[in-house]
This record gives sequence, C-alpha cells and structure tokens, in this order.
Amino acid sequence: MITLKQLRYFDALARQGHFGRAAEVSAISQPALSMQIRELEEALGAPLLERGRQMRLTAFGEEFLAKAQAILRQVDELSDLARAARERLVGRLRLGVIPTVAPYLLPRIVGRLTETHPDLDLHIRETVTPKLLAELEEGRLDTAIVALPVSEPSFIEAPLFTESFVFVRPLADALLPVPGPEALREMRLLLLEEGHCFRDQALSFCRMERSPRELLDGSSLSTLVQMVGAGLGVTLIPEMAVPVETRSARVDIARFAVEPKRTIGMIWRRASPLARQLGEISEAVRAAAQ
Amino acid sequence: MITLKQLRYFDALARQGHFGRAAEVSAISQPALSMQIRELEEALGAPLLERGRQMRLTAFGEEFLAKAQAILRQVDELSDLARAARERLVGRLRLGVIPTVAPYLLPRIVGRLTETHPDLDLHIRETVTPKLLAELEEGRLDTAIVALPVSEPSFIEAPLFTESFVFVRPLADALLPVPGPEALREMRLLLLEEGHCFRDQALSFCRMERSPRELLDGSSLSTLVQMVGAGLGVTLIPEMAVPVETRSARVDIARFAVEPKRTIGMIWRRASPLARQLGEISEAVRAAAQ
DNA sequence: TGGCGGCGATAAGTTGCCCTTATGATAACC
DNA sequence: GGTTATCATAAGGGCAACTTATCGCCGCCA
Repeated sequence: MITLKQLRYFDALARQGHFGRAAEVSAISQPALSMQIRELEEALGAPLLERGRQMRLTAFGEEFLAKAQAILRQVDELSDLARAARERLVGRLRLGVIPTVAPYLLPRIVGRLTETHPDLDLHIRETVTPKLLAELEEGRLDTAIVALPVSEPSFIEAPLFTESFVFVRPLADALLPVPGPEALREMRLLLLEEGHCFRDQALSFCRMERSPRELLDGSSLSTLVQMVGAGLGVTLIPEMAVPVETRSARVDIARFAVEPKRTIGMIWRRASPLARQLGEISEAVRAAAQ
Repeated sequence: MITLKQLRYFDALARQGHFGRAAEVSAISQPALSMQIRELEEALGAPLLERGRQMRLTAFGEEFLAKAQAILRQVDELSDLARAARERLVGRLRLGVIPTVAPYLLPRIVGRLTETHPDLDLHIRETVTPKLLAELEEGRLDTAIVALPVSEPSFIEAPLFTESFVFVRPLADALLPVPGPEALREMRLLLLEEGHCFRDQALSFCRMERSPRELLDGSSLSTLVQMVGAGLGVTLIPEMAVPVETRSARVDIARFAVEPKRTIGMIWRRASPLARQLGEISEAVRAAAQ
C-alpha cells in the first residue's frame, strides 16, 4: 500500500539525488529512507530510480514524481483548509431569530457580541420557529433564538430572559379597564399570521384554540401596532417591543393584572462542534439582553 | 500528520454514515476507525463531523471530504501509472546503433527479436559512438550497439561478435597484391567523416595518427564503396557490409594478410532497471548476428 | 420511568511496522 | 590494492495502531 510517507521520502530523494542527504532532510536515518523507497517500488512493481554512483530517476520515476508532488501539495492544502475552517469556526456564526424578537433584541446584542467576540462573522436569519428548527436540524444554522421550550431532545436550550406581553389599545381607550383573558376574547384581536409562535402564545393566553372571529393577520408587530393606532382593534406585544413600536403610534400600553409571559432562549444542536463556543455566546447574549 | 489511511477511513465513514459499517468496509475494528478519525480531526484542529444519533459532516467536513476523495483518486491512479509503466518496461526498448553496423546487423536481428520478444517496442537510433554514449549516460537510451571496448565503468559490456575489415579497391586493381598497412598509407584512402569509430579503427590499422593526405570523407560506407567503384581511391569496410555494399558496385574485395578486426558489443548502464532483460536481449542479438 | 438496544468512546493488552545503530557489499578513485 | 563514498542488509527496540472488552449515552418502548 502506498503511503504519504513514502511519497514524501521519494520527493526528498528526487530533490536531493542522494539517499543520505534525503534522509537528513527527512529527519530519519538513511536505511529507513532506503527501506521506504524500496517498499514503494515494491508496491508499484516497477523501479523508480537507478542506484549507482549518481542515482537517476527512471522515466517512470520522473512521471511518478510529478504526480506524487502534486498529491503532496494537495495534502498540504488540506491543512490550510483546516486552518481556514478553524478560524472560520469561531468566526462564522449563523444565527436564526424569530421575528417577534429580532428587531428589539438584535440591536442590543450585536454591538455587545462584536465587542466580546471581535472575530465573529455573524450571519442572521429571521423567520418563524418551525423553519428555524428545521434549518438548525439540517445544519444550515448554528444556533437560533426562539421561545422556549422547544423540547427537541437533540437540541440544547439555554434560557436568555423572560418577558411579559403587554396590552396595546387605541389611545382613546386608555381610560377603560384592562381586560382579562375572557374579555379579550370578545374584542377585535389583531395577531400575526399563521406560523408565528407569538400568535400561538397570545391565543393561548386568551384560552382560544383557534381564532374564533376573523382576525386580521399582520406580518409584523409594527403593522399590528399601527393598525391598533388606526382604531382597527387591539393586540398584544412583547414588553421588549414597546419602546420601538409605540414611539410613532397613537396607542395606549397597559399591563395585564396577571401578566402572560414567555421565555426566550438560545438553542443549538447538542452535537454541534460549536457547542462550547455557543455556551459562551449564549452567556454574552443573556448579559446583553438585560 | 495526515496519513492516507486516515483519509481512506474518513472517506468510508462519510460514505457509510456509520462508524461500525465504515470499519467493516475498511476491514478494521470500530475503535480503530474511531481513533484514526479522531487523530485526523486533531491533526486538522477542527471537527469533521458531529457525533450523534445520526452523524453528520460539518461544513468543513464536506469540503474536506471532496478534496480528500480527489487525493485518494489520484493516489490510486499512481498504481495504474505503475502498472502501465511495468508493462511498458518490457515493452519499450530504446536501442542505439553505430552507422557502420546498423544497416547490416539490424535486418538480421529485428525479425529475430520480435519473434523472441513479441511485446517488444523497439526504438532505434543510429548515430556515432560518442553521441550514443552520452545518450545512454543521460538515460535517453536503454542500450547501444557499439565497438568495444568502451571502458566506461558505469556501463556493462556484452560482446556480440568480432568482425574483420576487408579491403575495397576498384575492380581494375583486382589482380594487384593486397597492400599491407604501410603500403595502404601511401594510397588514396577514403574514410568516413570525423566522429565515426570505424574511421579511427581504419586509421589505427594504418598506424596513422591523423589523415596525412587529404582524404575524402564520406558519410556512409555506401558512399565510400560507390566512390571506390568510380576509381576515386580505396577503402576498408567491415566484413558484414560486404554483401550489401558490393552488390551494385564495380569493386574488388580482398582480405588482408593480417586481418584488422573489431569487436562489436552491446552496452547498457550497470544500474539500469532493465539490466536483467538487457542480458537476455544481448544473448538474442548475439545469436541472431551469427 | 425504568429497562433495553444501538452506537460510539474508552481501556488495556498485543501485534507489527518502522526506525535506529551497526555492518556489509560494491563501485569509484588514488 | 587499499580507501572512501554510497546504498543495502541485519538485528534490535520503541511506538503507533490494532484487537477485544467494556463503558456511557441517547433514544425507544412498554
């Protein structure tokens, strides 16, 4: 069987034209090199060189040398590839975030992360939880920030923070009492379109299986709040979204007596090679999210 | 250090997606394969795959796999190259022959050689001894047929036959006595141009250092004989050339009282990988030359 | 939820390869 | 013919890699 060692020795021998010097260059003894060359020739079934006062490659040896050197070059490139990948490992991080968290959390953590991990090459994908889970499973994401629990055994879950949902109503309704879940069920509740976990969480708070009345589905919390401001109904938004979303909307924000909550956390594949780094990073995100 | 063994194991593992099966395919035990993969990852400094319920290559692993497979393919091609070369080894034979032997000897031996060595791919080069020796030395010829001795320590010499030189004179002189070397010196001796060993051998027979009178230099024995036929002088030719060269020339052939001789032999590099085959071939040539 | 099966990692012992030093063989040179 | 240079061969030792046996972990199932 041909080995890389044999090819390296043969390369050295061809370059040096001398067993002794080739052995020295290869940092082994001359007999060791001789043996390996011999074994290579035996494996090939054809002599690579003529032994004599002045050793010379056979025609086959010349041909073989060229190809062997090409192979050795490629093997060395494998190490380069590894080094690049190793650096990229701590460098590239493909992060998925659910839409009801991304716009409010990311501004806080991106700056912090690039401080604590200056060589971090952050790729962010914003989509709904089922897609994030699938992409994580397939290895197209390294980690994701979603609402816990996910209860997927192959994933690690690291809680980041817990947030309350607040009630959003037209400014005109600001003096009315805050409704409870049951009263809410009778109101015109604006929700995100199907697929968003936040929709399910809101429905769950109202103890509704599915939307009983026709609910206008928005594609973002921003849209929902603007619609509330226009008097089209009421909605719930996560606490964290309040500063951003109410800045330019004529809405009233109220807290529920019994506040609905959800836990946001970071998840990643238990078997991910980045597992260790992801632990660190989740810590950094948790700190930044406060 | 990366080894081909590791690459082969990794290739098997990637194909099988399963340590046990990959080990089986590789004809080793599962721990042995695990260890080699581990060492490969350590050598690279980056994980190639995620261990888990269902093992999966990392992005780096995928990239690495493609390059590793390319390398393995090339290494396998090295063996193919060797096999081809091994067959060519008994096949191709680059033979050099001096011009004063080639036209007379080759017809006799080529047929015989292709009989005894049917897979012989004979390449013939005809030129003067110094060039043949240089090309043999440089490995551009495998063997050569020249006049012995060559006295080059790095060459093996195998005598083929000994031949006499005969005297060639115009048919009109046929009844004159055959001159001795001294008388020859006074005649108009036609010789081959500088470089041919046969020229030197003829001069040596006449005990002349260099051509004392202006000698017409011919480029072939054929030319010399034709010139003798035209009455321009006399010459010497090897015995073997007589049947061919005197067929169409009006010349007389005479033998010297004390016949000059030369030994023709085959030579090759002592260190040639073909040394064994060349011994056989020289035997075949010797038999054919009789 | 506790047992079970599959899978890969780990441990311990053995084999075998490869390297070392020492020596031999051969050719070139004086 | 002795000497030197060079590569091959021989013998012994160390280490890497393989083997069997076992563990640990996860997922599955009753």
